[in-house]
Amino acid sequence: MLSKSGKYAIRAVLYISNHSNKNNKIGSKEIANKLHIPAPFLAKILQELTKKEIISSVKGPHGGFYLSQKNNNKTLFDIIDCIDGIQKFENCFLGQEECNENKPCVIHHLYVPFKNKLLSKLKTKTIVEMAIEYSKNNNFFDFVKLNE
Amino acid sequence: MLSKSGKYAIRAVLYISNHSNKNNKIGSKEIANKLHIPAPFLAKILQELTKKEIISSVKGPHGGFYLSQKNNNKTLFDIIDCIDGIQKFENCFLGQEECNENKPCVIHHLYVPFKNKLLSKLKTKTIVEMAIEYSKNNNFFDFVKLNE
DNA sequence: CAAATAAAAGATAAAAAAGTCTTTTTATAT
DNA sequence: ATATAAAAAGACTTTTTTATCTTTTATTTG
Repeated sequence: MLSKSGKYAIRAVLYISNHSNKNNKIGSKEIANKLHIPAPFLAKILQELTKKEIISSVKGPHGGFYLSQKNNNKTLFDIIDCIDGIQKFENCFLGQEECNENKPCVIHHLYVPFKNKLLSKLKTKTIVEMAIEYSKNNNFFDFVKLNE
Repeated sequence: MLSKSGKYAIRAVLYISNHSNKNNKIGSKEIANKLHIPAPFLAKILQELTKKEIISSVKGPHGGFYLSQKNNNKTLFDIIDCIDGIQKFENCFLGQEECNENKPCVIHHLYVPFKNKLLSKLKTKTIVEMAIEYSKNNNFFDFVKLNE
């Protein structure tokens, strides 16, 4: 469903949210190491996210990535749209050229409700909310949340 | 979610079910033309499906593809597993390394119920059933259903 | 200001997926 | 039997995705 790039992006943004802040930025290499993502590949992805202002970055010594307050209110949807494009969810699951209420494919009535719930979740779930939820579920003992 | 190959496979099998039978086989080129699929690429896919006995074929003049009674009782799941492999549905939707009831990703509780319903549908939906359903929904005026 | 550091940019490479072409095999009809 | 038609097999090409490497630019700190 999502590409590797898209999945890497989500995990990286989560990591940034939970492990850095404006006064304590984190480098792409460190994120890549911790998340087992090829470092130069992740760097490219973070570049894209920065360009679309979903995350923030600063060059030079003690530079790195962090999330501004504005970034924190971006949604999962924004990340996915930036890296994968959101169009992919609109195509028929089974690849039929026409697929709608009148001419539904065999799993149309399963897929569409899921897709709608999914999209509405992606659009409302902000990065902070997601990061908090994630850190709870994953018992980050090293959890730091000091953005701005 | 599904690859192009997987989607082509499903559409082609449907087409075979609705447009051929043991005494009236259909060629890969004709299927490709009707479904707007690159012909040699589809030929490869049909070859795979034949090898795994999901569809049947006969070489030579008036040869082509058709579905035996046994083929007709294969499921959507069989087609997808043959071409795409079914493992892909088991991975976390957001790509988190660990994702389960104890450590769910943000959309785990949306995705898992969908996945379960999907897999059970794919496993129970036979090719004939699907073909009949499809031909109803799509008002095939040229619908012929004479298998065996 | 100079040195160091880290992201940005861009060029290149490898792998996978999608698509094409050619030759071989086999069943059928004449 | 032979010619023919169609799938099977396999080699090859293109495109997309994933991954790597090098150079440039910006920022911070001494």
